[in-house]
Amino acid sequence: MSNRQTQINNLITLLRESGFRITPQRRAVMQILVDNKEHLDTDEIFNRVRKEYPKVGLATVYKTIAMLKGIGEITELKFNNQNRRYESSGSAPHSHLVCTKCNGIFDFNNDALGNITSDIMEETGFNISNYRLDFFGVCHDCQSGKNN
Amino acid sequence: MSNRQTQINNLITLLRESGFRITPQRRAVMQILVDNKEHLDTDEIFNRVRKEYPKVGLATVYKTIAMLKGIGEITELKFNNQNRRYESSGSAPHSHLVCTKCNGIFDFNNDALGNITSDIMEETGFNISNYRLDFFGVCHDCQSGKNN
DNA sequence: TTTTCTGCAAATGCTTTGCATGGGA
DNA sequence: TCCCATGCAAAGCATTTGCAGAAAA
Repeated sequence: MSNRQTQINNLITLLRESGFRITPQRRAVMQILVDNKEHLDTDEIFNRVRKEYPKVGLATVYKTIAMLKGIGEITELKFNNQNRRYESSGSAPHSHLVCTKCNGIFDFNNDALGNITSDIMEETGFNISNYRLDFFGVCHDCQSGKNN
Repeated sequence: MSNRQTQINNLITLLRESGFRITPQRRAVMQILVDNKEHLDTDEIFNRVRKEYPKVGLATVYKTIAMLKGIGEITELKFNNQNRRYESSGSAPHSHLVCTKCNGIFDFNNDALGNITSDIMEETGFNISNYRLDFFGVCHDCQSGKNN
């Protein structure tokens, strides 16, 4: 079974266990979030679900996103002047490279913060459970003028 | 002259040079942002300005914030389900410790990301100009139940 | 005097809510 | 069958905009 299928099945099991019902709309939203690593925003998710279910309501998409966020299966990202974006929480710890010209968002896998985190916990008494690290700058394509 | 006064005067000079006029409302907003290291949100800024100028309009506060953001003098912060907060950009590079119980935000000075940043630039071709690092967890007081 | 800024109110845009109908289990 | 979920429309809320009068320069 493909990894993609496994992820969806795990999600469905989790939803059932949490007392949520499995509907085609919810399946579609989950499928889209698992398949796409592009940090989609609500509108993009809505439009993709609508291709499959033209009658779906925007509110349903919002409610599904809220549910997935509530059980911790997706993470919400908000960058300046952009709509909220979502990524599935399952992926490895990573930071984001945000291009201030084209608004592109690129993942960068790194584990360099492990030591820093424990240092800060010791120093401050703060009990850190996760972090978010975003770098802002200009991506390679925008530097070379490809996106103009 | 106090550092506080110096900061304000520098800001005023910068505003004049940029072709902006100096009004009492703008002075008040700048004063509040310079004096407070607490990451105030728009409503808190508005209420504090109103103590001094009861007739000030919310739109004026928004416009002043937009202007200061535009010239890079303040940085906008947005955390989950909270309104936008602002801090003056002049302060040293630091990360934020965000308490998920009391919503408190604490600054933590660190420069540990310098090397990581240049590594990423080399590796990805991304030209990084700044970053944002937030840690989420439970602060000391909330762990010990002080805030319950 | 000229031009920008202010303050009010209206508009905007994303998100949430209420509720009657539909559909999982 | 029993509830929960859906989809529509209305409401909510932070933020932005338009504009006439006020105030910097």
